[in-house]
Order: sequence, then C-alpha cells, then structure tokens
Amino acid sequence: MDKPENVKLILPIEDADDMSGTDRPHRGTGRRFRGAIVNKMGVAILSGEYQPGDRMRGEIESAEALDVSRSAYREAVQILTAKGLVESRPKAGTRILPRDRWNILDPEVLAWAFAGEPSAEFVRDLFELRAVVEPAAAKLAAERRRKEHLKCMKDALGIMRRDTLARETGRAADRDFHDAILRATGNGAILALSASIGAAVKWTTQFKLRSRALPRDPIPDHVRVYEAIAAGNVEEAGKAMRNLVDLALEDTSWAMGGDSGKHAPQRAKASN
Amino acid sequence: MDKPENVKLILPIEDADDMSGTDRPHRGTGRRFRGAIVNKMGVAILSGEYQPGDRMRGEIESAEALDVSRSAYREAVQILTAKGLVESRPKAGTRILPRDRWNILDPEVLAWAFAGEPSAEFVRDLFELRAVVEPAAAKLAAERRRKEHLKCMKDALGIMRRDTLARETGRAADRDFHDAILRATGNGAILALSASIGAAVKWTTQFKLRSRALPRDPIPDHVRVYEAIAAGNVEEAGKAMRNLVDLALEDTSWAMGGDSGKHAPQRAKASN
DNA sequence: CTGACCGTTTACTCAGACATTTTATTGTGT
DNA sequence: ACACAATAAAATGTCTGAGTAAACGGTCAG
Repeated sequence: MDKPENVKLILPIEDADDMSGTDRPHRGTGRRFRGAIVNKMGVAILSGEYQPGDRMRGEIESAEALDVSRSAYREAVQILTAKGLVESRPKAGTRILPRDRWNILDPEVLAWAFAGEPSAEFVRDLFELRAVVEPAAAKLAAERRRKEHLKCMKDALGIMRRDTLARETGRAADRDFHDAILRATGNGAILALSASIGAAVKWTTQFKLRSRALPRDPIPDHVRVYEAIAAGNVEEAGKAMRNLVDLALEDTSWAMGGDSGKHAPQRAKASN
Repeated sequence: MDKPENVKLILPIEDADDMSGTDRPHRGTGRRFRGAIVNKMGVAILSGEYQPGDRMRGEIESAEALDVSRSAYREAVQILTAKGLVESRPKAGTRILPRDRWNILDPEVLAWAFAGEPSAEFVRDLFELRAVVEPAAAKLAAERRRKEHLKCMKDALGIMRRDTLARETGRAADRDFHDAILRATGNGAILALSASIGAAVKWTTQFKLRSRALPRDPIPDHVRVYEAIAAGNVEEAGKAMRNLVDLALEDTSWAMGGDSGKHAPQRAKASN
C-alpha cells in the first residue's frame, strides 16, 4: 500500500536560506531533490504565498535560491505545469495561473492545499462535492458491491468502533470505509474522486475533534449505510449516506465559525 | 523488443516544416519537444500500447529512440509521473502504474484517453459521473446563478440553435452550455470536473451523429434546464437536467452497441 | 533454508553551453 | 503623428557529458 504522500522536506539539514558561507562537501547529487522542491513550491502556491499572475524569478536565480541545479528546478516546474499551477513561456517567464486552471482534484495538489490552513470556502466546496457524489455512490454501491467490498467496509467499521476517531488509525479506517464505497461502484471515474472525498472526510473529523470534547458517535450513521449497501437496498443506501453527509456538514460548518458560506442557505435543506 | 527505428515523434502541431527531409547536424534544439513527447507517451499508455506493470527502456535508450536529449525525455517522464501514469525508481526503472493510480480526471489524461477509441466501459463510467454531478450542479446553479452565467447559457443556446450539433461550433456551444452551469455553481471543486463532463458531452454528440441520420433535437431539453435555472427553480432544474442526461445516456448506450447502459456482467475483457 | 553482503544497473543530479521563442524597443515610411 | 517592420534583449528550451546514490539480484556464510 502506498499512502498519498509523506511530505517531509528531504532537503538537507540546512534550509534553503543560505547559512553563512558553510559549504558542504559535494552536497547531494543523486538524492531526489525534485520531490522536495515540488512540495515546497506547491505549498507556497496553494497557500497564497505566490498569487495568480505573479511572475517567478528566472530559472537560474530560483535554482540558486533553492540550492539545486537548474535541471532539478526545471523538472520541478514541469510537474507544477502538469498540474496546471504555472505556465512558462520563453520570454514571459513562469507565471502562476489563475485558480480555475489548477487541477485541485489532483491528490498532490489537494495535499498541498491542506498542508497549510485551507480556506473555509475551499473546505465548503469540497464538502459540497462530497454531498453530491457520496449519496449517488452509495446507491451504485448497493447495486454492485461484492463480498470483498463488504469485507473492507466491515473491517473499517470494526476498527472505527475499536479506536474511535480520536486515534489516527480510527480516522484512517473512516477514510477506508468511504473509499471502499467508491471502489464498490465499479466506476473508475468516480473512484478517482477518492482523494477529494477523503480530504473532506478527514477534515470533518478534524473539525469535530476541535470543536467538541465529546463528538457525536459516527458509528450508527455508518452502520446504516453499510447495512443498506449489504442488503442491496439502493434507495435506503442513498438516504442513509445523505443523512450521514448532512450531519457531517452540520458539524463542520458549525465548527468552522457559524455561517461560513457566501452562499447562505445551506442549513435550509437539512430537513430530515 | 526492438522498437521501430523511425519513430519520428509527432512534432508540436504548429510546425512540421523540415525535420522530415534533411537531417541537419544541428537538429532542432529549443523547439519544445517536451510536449510532443508527453503526448506521444500519454496516448501510448492510455491506448494500452504500454500496459500497467510494463517496464520502459532506460532513459538513454528511450531518448535516443525518440531522437531527443535525455533532459527533454526526462522532463516528459516527470510530467507523466505528475499525472500518476508512471513511476520511476533508481534501479527498478520506469514502470507503468496500475490504472487506479492514474489521474483520469486530469484534462490532459482525458484527452489522451479520447485520442484513440476509448473503451465502452470508460465512456460508461464518465457518463455515470455526469449523471451524478450534472443534476446536482443544475440545482446549485439555480440557487446561485448570476446574470453573466445566464448570458453565457443563453448565448450558447443561440449558437446551438443556429449551427446544430452537425457543426463543430454547435458542439462547442453545447459544451459551453454545460460548462456555464458548472461555473454557476460557484464551486471550484465541481468546476474542476468540467473537463470530464465536457468529454462525456462531446461523446454524446459523437455517438448521436454516428447512429442516427436525424438525431433527437436537443434544444428543448436544454431550454427546460435553462429556464428552470433562470427562474431559480431548484427542484425543476435538477429534474430537467436529470431528464437531459437520461436521454443522452439512452442514445449513447444504444449507439454504443447493446445494453451497456446497465452494469451487467459485461466483463468481456481478458485478464480483468 | 535464512540472512547478510556486494556488484551492477538505473535513475538522479550537476555543470556549462547554445538555440529558439517571445516581448519590448527602435526605426522607418506614409 | 501613427502604423508597421526590423532589431535587440531576456527568458525558457535543449544538448552534451560526467559523476553520484539507490535498489535489485545473486552469492556466500551461518
């Protein structure tokens, strides 16, 4: 198994900021800098340090500032280009693209967005996507689930019950549960949203943990979804999942500081 | 094992001037090969020419086969890595990743998938995603649409009426219409699905054109969606859009040969 | 049969140079 | 004075060549 990304800066002990004249002995050739640079720049862009339209400094200058060769820096920029974050042209330089060109559903981009404090607006957007996709996914899963999917969900539920959302293992099981549902749809396109949904799920629990000492027990809601899917009850699966997401949204928007949306009436549809 | 020697890579679309006749000693440097290589390899992977698990040949060999320098080849591979198509490690070489790690919602990846004949299964998946997202998006749009969104939709409808789906301009207007709805949701995460939805829309019309000499007139369905959104009628917008997508799915699955609309045991593929 | 060792293969990085593209400026003609 | 073409400069794109670190696969000892 591979986890999304353990983003620790592999950059050597000295940071990019130049230490006074300490030159290491032939530091790092062949050490996989590229990933570190990409992470650094990705987080810088997603956090708003560089803003859309800004022009970055030239390749030579940037590479020197990061203390890497121009090739390594260029490969990093190519990756950012591939994710729609920047664009480079021969004389115009490398510019940050407007937000609507970013591939924010890319797992790595998503991780960069959540490396800092994501904006309330962004979290709300992800939640809305979740509210759109997950109930429909549950309905599809109820039609097409196989034994192995049910086993995954059941195992995840067991771990959630045992460890609760207070432990990381429990939170991971929560994500696994939702991921299993997406897999059970048998739809690759929907499964590709796993990272996005997972991020929203993760932040649900984050906000829950922050806001209340004793959060609502999530197990019953999850069990209802599981049982409906196991029974092949399509409509009930959709309803149960919708209820689950609505409750999560309620908790989260409440914890994020009351009425966070620029689009006001979110609470109105919560009529169960 | 031997790859054809004259794999003249497809030069950037803008210029295919020389390069085919006289082989100069100073063959084109500084000509933006990277994008061409990425496209070539991306299409090769998405079309199944390289299959998941396959190991590509080494950098030097591949670069020579493509007749570019190692740097250009490497930058291309980095882009494929960024999109989750391949993974390279020092001694293991560069391998194609399993399908479920591909970022198939990435606009470029999607384009590569449709560069060849996409599999019926893939088109079905995209359609299901569309059926999930678009009705919900229409409901959100009915709540939050602004004048400029309505204008976009109206303009697109006008062009569709004038040019029909027989002309490319008309088909582009169709995509613009659906895109405007996604923009009207005011949700960046949902808007990021624009490329995926657009691809599904595009193939709807493709299949329509192939199958019937006189396809169903799409205008009335679109008008119903537009009017519901303009009127702010949330439920009606959702219903109208669901109806539109259902009809499109009907046409498409019929044109794609048989009952591929239902997720039946159509595992016709060998080896999963 | 298990575990540690070691060489080979491969990607990763560095460095310096040149070509190309694009923008900004200048010059010219009407 | 304005439009348009030629030119200069700045940045990315590419090439070459070399050395380094990491992971795989076999080998050998326990």
